[in-house]
Amino acid sequence: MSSSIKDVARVAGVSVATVSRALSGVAAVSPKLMVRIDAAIRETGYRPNLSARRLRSRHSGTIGLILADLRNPFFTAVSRAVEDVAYQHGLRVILCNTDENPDKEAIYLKLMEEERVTGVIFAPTRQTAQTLDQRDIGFPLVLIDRVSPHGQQDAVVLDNSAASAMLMEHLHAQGYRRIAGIFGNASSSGIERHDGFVAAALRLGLQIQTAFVPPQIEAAQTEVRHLLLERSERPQALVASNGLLLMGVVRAARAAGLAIPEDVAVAGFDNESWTELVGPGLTVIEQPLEAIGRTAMSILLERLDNPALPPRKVLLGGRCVVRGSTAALAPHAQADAQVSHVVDSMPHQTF
Amino acid sequence: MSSSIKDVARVAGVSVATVSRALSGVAAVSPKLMVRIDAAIRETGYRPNLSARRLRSRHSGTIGLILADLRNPFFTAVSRAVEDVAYQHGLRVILCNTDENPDKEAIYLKLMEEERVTGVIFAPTRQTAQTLDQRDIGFPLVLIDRVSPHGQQDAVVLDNSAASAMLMEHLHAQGYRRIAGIFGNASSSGIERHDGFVAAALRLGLQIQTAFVPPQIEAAQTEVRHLLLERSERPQALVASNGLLLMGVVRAARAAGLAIPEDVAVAGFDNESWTELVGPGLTVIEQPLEAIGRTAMSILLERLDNPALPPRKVLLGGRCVVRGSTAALAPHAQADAQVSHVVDSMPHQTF
DNA sequence: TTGAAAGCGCTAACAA
DNA sequence: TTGTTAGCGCTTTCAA
Repeated sequence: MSSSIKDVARVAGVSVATVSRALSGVAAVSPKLMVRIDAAIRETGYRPNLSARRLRSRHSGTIGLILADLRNPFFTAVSRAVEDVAYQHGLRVILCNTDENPDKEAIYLKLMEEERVTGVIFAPTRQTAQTLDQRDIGFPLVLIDRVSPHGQQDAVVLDNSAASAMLMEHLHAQGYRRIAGIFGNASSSGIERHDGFVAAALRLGLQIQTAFVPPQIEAAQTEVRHLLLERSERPQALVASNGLLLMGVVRAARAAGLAIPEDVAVAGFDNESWTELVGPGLTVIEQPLEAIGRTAMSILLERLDNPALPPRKVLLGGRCVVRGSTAALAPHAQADAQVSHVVDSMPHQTF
Repeated sequence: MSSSIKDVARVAGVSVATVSRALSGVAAVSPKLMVRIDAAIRETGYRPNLSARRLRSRHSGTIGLILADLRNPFFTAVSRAVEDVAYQHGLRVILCNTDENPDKEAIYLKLMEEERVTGVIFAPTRQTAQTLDQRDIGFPLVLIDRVSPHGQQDAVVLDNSAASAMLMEHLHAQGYRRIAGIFGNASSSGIERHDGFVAAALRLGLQIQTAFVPPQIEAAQTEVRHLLLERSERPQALVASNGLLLMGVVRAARAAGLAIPEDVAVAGFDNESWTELVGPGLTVIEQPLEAIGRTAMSILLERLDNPALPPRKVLLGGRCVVRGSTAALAPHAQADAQVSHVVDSMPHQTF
C-alpha cells in the first residue's frame, strides 16, 4: 500500500489541507511547516494519486493525441512537437495509435471522454472525419493532416494543393509529360493531393493517370506493377502521396527492373531519412512537421481559452526537396513525349 | 457538465449501485431494469468517469510502456504488439517516449507511480538501467531491448551475441577479413552487440576496429567518415548496431564515393523497410519484434500473478537477412586480405 | 496561515 | 435482485 496525503499530514503533524496547499503551491504555507511536510513526504515515500486529484479538481490536465499510424515518421515527429508544447503548459499527453482503423478511432474517442481530457488532437480517417461535423463531442478537437468535409473543426494541414502543384511544376520543368500518381484512399490528405495533382496537370497540359490505394506499401507496389506492365506506354514519372506509398513505388520500379530516373522518375511526399539513400535520392515534398505539431497545440490552447471562436483551418506550406530521382528527362525521351498526344481538357485521361 | 451515474440512476428510477452493477456486468441485474438503465444512459449521454472508477476500485487497469525512441521502427513495432496483448486483457497502455534522455525517464517513472499503473514495460538507457537494481519501484517492471547490469529485473531482449556472431560468420564466409563496427553507446544492447562482435572476430581470426557513438545518424556518419579517410587500410566491411546507425554508415559511404559492396560491404541490425531499397539491399539482423512485445507482456502478466518469481531474462533469436550489400568479396581483394596480417589474440587491434 | 468538513463519481460491503 | 451507505485520496470552501 502506498501512502496517502493523510499519512504525510499525520507524520508532519499538520492537516491534510495544509499538505495539499504545500504540494500545489497555490496558497501560502509557513516555511516551518513546509520543511516538516517535505520531510514527511520523503519519509513516507508519498506519491500523489492522480486519479484522486483529477476527480476532485475536475480537470484532467491531459490532452489526447490520436494518430493514424505511429510507424509513419510524420506522426512521430508531430507527436514530439505536441508533447513538447503540452509539457511546457503542464499538460500530459495520452498518445493513441488507430492504425487507420475506424473501430479503434471510435474506441479512443470514447476513451477520451471517459478520461475527461481537456482537448484532443486527432488525425482521423476519412470515414470518421465525415461523422465529426454532426457529432456531439465532449471536448475541443483539433484535426491534423486530415480535415472534416465541411470544415466545422479546427484543423492544421499541409497546403496540399500547393505542394502537389510544386511537384508537378518541377516534373514539368524537368521535361516529364506522362505522369502517374498513387494516392492514399484512407485520408482527406490523399484526396487533396490528388485534386492538386489533377489541377496542376490540367494547367500544365500533362497527361496523367491516377489511382487510390489503401495506405500500405504492398498496395502501392501492386498498383504500380499493373501500371508499369499493363500499359503500352509507360508513365515517365511516378508520384506517391506519402512516404509509405513512395516505398511501394520504389519497390515496384525495382521489381520491374526499371532504373530511377533513367527508365522512370519518382517523386513523392514526406522527406523521410531513407529517401535520400535510395538510388540517386528521391525528390520529395518536405512537410513542416514541427510547425504542424506546435500549431495544432496553439490552436487547441486558444480554443480552450475561447470556445466561441469560429472553426479555423490553418494551411502550412511545404518545401520541395529536389534529388536525383527526377533528373531532367533525356532529350530523345522528351522528343518522344512531345510527339505523343497531349491533352489539357481531360486530366484523368489514361495513356 | 457531463452526467454521472447518479443522473442515470435517477432517470432509470433505480439506485446508483444497480447502475454500477449493470455497467460492470459482475452481478446480476434483472432484464427489466437493464433495459431502463440502457435507455437512461443513452438519454443522459452518460460516460463513466475513469478517474473515479480507478480511485474507488484501487486498480488502474493500465500499464506503462516507456520507450527510448518512437522514431525507431523497432519500438513502434514492439508497442503495437504490447498494445494488442494489453487490449486483449482489458488493460490500457500509457505510451511514453524518452528520447534516450535519463531526465525524461525519471519523469515518466514518477508519472507511472502517480498513475498507480499495474505494471511497466521499459527500454531504459544504460544510465538509468544501472540504478534500477537498487531502486525501490512501486510496480512490476519488465525491461525490453536493454537489461540491468545485475539481471535483477525481468527482461526480454534479442540474443545479441548470437546475432553478432551470425553477422560475423556471414561476413567471414563472404571473404571479408577487415571489419569495422559502430555501436550505440546509450544502451546495453549496443554493448552486448559489441561484445558478440569482438568475440566472434577473435574466434574467426578477423581484424576489427570498433567505435561507440551516440544513437544518432550524424554521429555514426562522422565516425565512419574518419574511419574511411584517416586509415591507410580501409575496412572491407562496416557493421552498425542498429537501424539509425546503419543509416549513418550508408550516408558516410555515399559521401566518400564508395560503392556498396564493391568498395565496402555493409551490414547491420534491424530489418527496416528501407534497408531493402538501398543500393543492392542491406544485409541485416531481423529482430522478432512481435515476439519481443508479446513476450514482455506475458512476463509482466505472470509477474503480476506471482510476484515471488525470480527475475527472468528471455533471449529471443534473430534472423540474418542476407542481401547484396555483403556480396562475396572479389577474389583479388580476398587474396589481398589474406596477405595482410591476421591476428586472433588481439580482437581490438586497429588495422 | 491553518484546520474541519464536504464532496468529486464511483464501487463494494452489507442489509433487506 | 436491489438499495443504503461508507469511503477511495484529494481539493476547496468556510471558519477560525
